[in-house]
Amino acid sequence: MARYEANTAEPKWRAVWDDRGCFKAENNPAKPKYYVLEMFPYPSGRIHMGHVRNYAMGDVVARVKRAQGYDVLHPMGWDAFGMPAENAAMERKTHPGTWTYANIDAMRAQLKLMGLSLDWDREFATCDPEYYAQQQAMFIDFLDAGLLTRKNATVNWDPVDMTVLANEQVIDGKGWRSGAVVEKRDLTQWFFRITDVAEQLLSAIDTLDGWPDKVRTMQRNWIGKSRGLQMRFDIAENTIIPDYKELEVYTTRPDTLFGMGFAAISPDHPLAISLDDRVDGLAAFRAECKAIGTSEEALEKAEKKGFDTGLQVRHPFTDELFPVYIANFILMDYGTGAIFGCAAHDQRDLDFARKYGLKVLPVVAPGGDEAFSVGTEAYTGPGRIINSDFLDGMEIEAAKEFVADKIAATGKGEKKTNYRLRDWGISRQRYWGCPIPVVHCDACGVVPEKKENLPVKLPEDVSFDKPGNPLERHETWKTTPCPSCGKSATRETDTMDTFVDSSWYFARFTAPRHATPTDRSVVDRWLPVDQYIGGIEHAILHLLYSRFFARAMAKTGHLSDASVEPFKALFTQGMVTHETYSRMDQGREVYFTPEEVERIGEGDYILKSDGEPVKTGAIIKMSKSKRNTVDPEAIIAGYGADCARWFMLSDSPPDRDVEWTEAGVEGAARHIQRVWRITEEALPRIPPAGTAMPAMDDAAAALRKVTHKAIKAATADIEAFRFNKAVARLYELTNAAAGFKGKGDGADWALREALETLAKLMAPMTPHLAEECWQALGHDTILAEVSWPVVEHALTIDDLVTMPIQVNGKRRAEIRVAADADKASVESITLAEPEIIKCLDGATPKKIIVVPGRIINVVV
RNA sequence: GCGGGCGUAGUCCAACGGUAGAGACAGAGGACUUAAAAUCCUUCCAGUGUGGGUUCGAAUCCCACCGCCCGCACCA
Repeated sequence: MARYEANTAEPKWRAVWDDRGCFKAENNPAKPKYYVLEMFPYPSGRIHMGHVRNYAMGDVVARVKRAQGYDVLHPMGWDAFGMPAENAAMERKTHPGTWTYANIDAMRAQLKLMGLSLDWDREFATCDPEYYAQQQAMFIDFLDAGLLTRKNATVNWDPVDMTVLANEQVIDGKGWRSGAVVEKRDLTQWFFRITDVAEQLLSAIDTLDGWPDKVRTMQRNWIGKSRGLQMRFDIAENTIIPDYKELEVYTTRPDTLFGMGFAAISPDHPLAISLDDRVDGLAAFRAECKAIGTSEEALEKAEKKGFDTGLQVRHPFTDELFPVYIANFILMDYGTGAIFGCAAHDQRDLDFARKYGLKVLPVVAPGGDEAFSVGTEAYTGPGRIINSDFLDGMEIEAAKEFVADKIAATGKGEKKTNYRLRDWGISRQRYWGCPIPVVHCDACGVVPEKKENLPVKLPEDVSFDKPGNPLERHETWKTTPCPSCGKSATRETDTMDTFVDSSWYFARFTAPRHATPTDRSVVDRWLPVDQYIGGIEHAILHLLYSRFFARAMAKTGHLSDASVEPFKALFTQGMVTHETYSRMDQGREVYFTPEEVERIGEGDYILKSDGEPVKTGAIIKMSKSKRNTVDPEAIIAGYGADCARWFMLSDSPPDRDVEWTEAGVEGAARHIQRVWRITEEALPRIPPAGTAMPAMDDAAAALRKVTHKAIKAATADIEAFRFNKAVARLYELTNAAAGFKGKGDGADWALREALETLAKLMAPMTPHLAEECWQALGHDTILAEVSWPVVEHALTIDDLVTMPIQVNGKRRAEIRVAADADKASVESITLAEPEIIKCLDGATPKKIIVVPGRIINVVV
């Protein structure tokens, strides 16, 4: 009996699939289309277990859909621009492109080992000039369509690396690479006008019923819509300074206007800036706010601090005067950067008012109780208005409307909807990104490059020996004729945020070599992506940007309006975790890789090199720093790709974290051998492939039932992304086939059916093994081209069922009855049951509940 | 602070409001073997985080609390 040798079988079948072009999207209108996509990887150089899990899941979906008769598009590419390539270039004195393409080659080879059913013909990298040329063309279209704007923005500036940093790259106020204290700088940047479609992006979330609620909620919160009143307070005459007669604030609680205790403005508010020279100590206070502004710890401590400007504002209804503070908790980039403070009904305002001895007047009370007062906790619950003149007794919502209308009538304000979402700044002072295709001309201003001159290619002759953007010091590249007047002008040296690259790649896959960004004759058929799979970490930015991009592409004619939601269904998979091994060494935690340690007993490990014990630690996401990673290539070499795929899909539900364990992999490997062994052992007895079904005895019929129940259940589980349960069904079918004792009529036929079904059902998960079994079973077809098994529904329904009988909810007996027995006959059988007669002890049941096929409950 | 998720056997996990166990891992015993590995057979173990409520019936629904995890976070 030969073992199943993954190392020889796997390459063999991959070559067969390749030769036959099994996984090329046909673009065949006679078949329904199905577009399944996994988030494309960044070419870091090696695939990790997270990739294996992600792509194993996508491949299951792709293979099942293909077997079900869909025309499947399942492509792969590379999210290839970004900072790591530049960092590598600096460290290794090479070109970012050299490093990136070498990584792509390495990772492609690794991915191919997995046996994924990908259409490799469509592969591209976002750093291919062919790709970014189309992105530049779209940039120009977006510019023409008013989807882009250029404006000043405050950015995080690393003075050592001389570049803008994303917020995530600022750690405790310092640059993540240089460690330099990050400065705020005002730069002119390009922005996608995503806020213009904030409302559309928000309201369409309701239509995304194939998305996880969690992600939908996160996107709603990120867009952060709020309705309120934008209003202007008069500044008291004696405190007026030039240019500021009014203070404009934004509030979502106009109903609390009579509870006002003060006004406050952001340290970055223009009024605050203009007061710098007029008020002693103000400039120092503003500087202090700025200094703590970036540190996360400081934000968490969140001590309210304020500075009295000496200005006062007049209440629009009572004429009472209130002080204007500069307060460190007011953000300049939300609303107007100014508020009126109502201490009793906002915790921050209350903290502030208590600290500076400002007025605290409750104006909303539960039930309208006039005696209601507020201590150290602001009241934000429901109630009626008190202490508020003409609003007294009103409900909150009515009072909001009333005040807003009244203020609007005086011309001192208007209702306004605000969003937390900001325009998407895409300018990066980096080399390894898509050049922004515009030219700065002294005479003509900012001019887009002519489309026939695209792509604006990145120059090859650059060096990274100096900090900053090499494009900026590349004079021959920078200097170019103005597309408008032809005079010498300067190229924009900023490149685009890499999130731009990943915001439309899914569309490009439908026609990856087309001369325009999309080919409408095919993109309209393939989009939206039917199933998108990736990590939850992209729940907000990538997915929101892609939704924006699809709308922008529709507006500029690159997509149909039907594709503005590019991802019909989304699945976010959990992480791959592993135990950690460490030891304290000179007061420092030193971590060891799983290969460096050896298990010597229940949960006990020693370091192989010195035989001394190590501490086993938390089970956490695989990471380089904790050294708890397992290399997929090594696993594939040792156990085979099918084993890695199978294990990644078993046990844990796909959206939860899965722990990689040696024991688990070995269990998976055992199962693969077992499937092979029972298939091979059955070969001498089973009839040839395609033999007509003979008569069945009971044992054979029972096996057929197991087989068809497995088809039904596994198919449903896979379609619902319950891969762990689908795996359990296949174990069940395997156990039934392995333990099959039937020898009589139809037994051999039923066994063949079970084994063929097992191969077909396992094919999406362990495709190589399945092909090997299929071939051994005497088929000359390729399983990847064979259709999905069909359920005989009659076989999934049992004639007789076991029903438990409860008396007052406690299980007392069980009976076997026909599955379709009517309630009356079930009741009479129940009452005739000796155990039940004993339980009832002569009492008459009040009620008998019969749930057909399920349970009987006798209530006394 | 706000929002969301999860607590079931030693472990990972199943269970349309209806017999708590599908499946796997680990453990124990046995068969085969000179022995081991592999394989096969058998088998142990929980009443569902805690406390209430709804119901004929709750792991499941509701409320409160505890624990763990993940987002967002001074958004007026």
